[in-house]
Amino acid sequence: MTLSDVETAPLVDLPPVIPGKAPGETRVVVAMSGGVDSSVTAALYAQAGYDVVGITLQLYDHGAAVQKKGACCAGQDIHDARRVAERLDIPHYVLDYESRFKDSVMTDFADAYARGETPIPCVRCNERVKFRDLMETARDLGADALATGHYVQRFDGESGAQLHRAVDDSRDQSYFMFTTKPEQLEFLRFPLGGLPKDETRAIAQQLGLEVASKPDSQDICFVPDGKYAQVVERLRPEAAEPGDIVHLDGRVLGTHQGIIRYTIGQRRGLGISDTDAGGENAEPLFVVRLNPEKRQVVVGPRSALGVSDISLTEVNWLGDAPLAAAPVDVVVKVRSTGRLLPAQVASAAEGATVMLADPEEGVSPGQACVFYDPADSSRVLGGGWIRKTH
RNA sequence: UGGGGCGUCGCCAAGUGGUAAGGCAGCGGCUUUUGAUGCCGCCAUGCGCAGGUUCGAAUCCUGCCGCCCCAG
Repeated sequence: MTLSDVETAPLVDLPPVIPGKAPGETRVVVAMSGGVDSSVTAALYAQAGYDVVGITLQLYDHGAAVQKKGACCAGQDIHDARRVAERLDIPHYVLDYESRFKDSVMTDFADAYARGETPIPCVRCNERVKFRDLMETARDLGADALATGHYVQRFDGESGAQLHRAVDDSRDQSYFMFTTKPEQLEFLRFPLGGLPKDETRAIAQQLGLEVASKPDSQDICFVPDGKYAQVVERLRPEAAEPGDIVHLDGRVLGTHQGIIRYTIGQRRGLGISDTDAGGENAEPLFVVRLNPEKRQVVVGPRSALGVSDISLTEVNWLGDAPLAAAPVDVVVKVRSTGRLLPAQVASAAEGATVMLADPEEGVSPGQACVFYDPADSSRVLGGGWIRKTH
C-alpha cells in the first residue's frame, strides 16, 4: 500500500512551491526530525506530487543515560523519520551533523551561560545548522526549496519573501526564526503555518503515519532529561562553581551552586528568604542580574525587575525599508510565549536599541527580542539578541 | 547565683483558655515547542522541656533548660 492508495484528495491547500513550475519537476528537500510536524510536511508535498527528498540530521548522540529511561532519543527519532519516508516512498538521507551541531549550538549554549546569559539553542540551530548547512546541502541536491515543519508562514511580498506568524497563535514559532535572512527565506517553505491547532495530527492519522500520536517535543533537544546544567558544566566547568547570592542592597543572603542555574526573573530555586521586612511583609526575591566575574547571583524584589531599554546585537532586519537611527514603531516579543509589547526600535552602533512603552519583567541577556509590524502584527520584521537591559 | 524579657514549621510571624493565621523558603503539579514568570496543591496532632490547674492550655501555675537586656 502506498500513500496514493490511502488518500487521493489533497488534505491541505498547498501553494505552489515555485509558481508556474510543475510539482513533478520541483524538488523539495524536507528537514525531517522524526516528529509529527516534519513528517506531515513531507507527506503534504509527497501527496501533492512533488519530488520530495527527506533529510534527517543526526545532531547529537544521547548516551546510555537517556536510553535507559526509554525516552525518545536521537536514534529513535532518526528511525521514525526513516519509517515515515519509507511509507511516503521518498528518498531519505541521514546526515551526520554532530560535530557542527556541537560547535555551532552546544558550545554557544555553554558559553552563553558562562557569560551570565540565557541562551536559546533552538534559534542558533535554525540559524547555524538548518538554514545554513542543511540549506546548502539542499541546494547541492538541486532542490528548489527547503521545507520544514515550523509553525510560521511565508508570503511573497512586493519586496521579497515575508515571514509571518502562524495562524494558530498557540503554536506560533516565529520567535525562534528571527535570524532568518531574506535570501534564506526565499528558499524556505513552511506548509504548516496556516494550519489550526490539531490539524497536523489529524492529517498524520489520516495518512496512517505512526508518528501521529508521538508527543510534541519540548525542552532542549540535546538535554531531554532537563538537566542542562550538566551539559554546560562539562563544557564550561567554571560556570558551575559556587558563589554568593547578593541582594541589590549589598547584603549577602546565601550561596548558589553555579551561575548556570539561574536566569533573570527567576524566583524558584534560590533557597533564600528575605526576612528583613519581617512577618507578612517578606517579599519573594527574584534574580535581577548575574555577575559572572564575581560569580554572583544578584537578587531583589519584583519591583527591581522592570526593564524598558534593551540593547541588541546581531540584528536581523526583515522590514521593507532599512532600519535607521530614527526610532520606528514596532511591537516586540521578548519571549516566545508572551504578549506583543508596544515599542520602538532604532539602529545603533552595534545593533539596535529597543525602547519598550511599558516595562517588562524577566528580560534576560542571551534571549531574543523579535520585532513585529505594528500595523500587521502577524508579520515578523526581524529581531536581535539581547545583550544589555536597563 | 539580683531584676526584667523572650523561646510557635528551615526563616519571619499571628495567636493571652476553646481546640495552631499568614508571608518567605521548600516540595509536587498545571501552563509553556528556549530560560523564566504565573497559577493550583502540599507543608507544625503540635507551640523549649517536664509536671500541674481546667470539661478544655501555645495561651494560667510550678520547676528546669536556652537565649537576650538591665543592674550590681
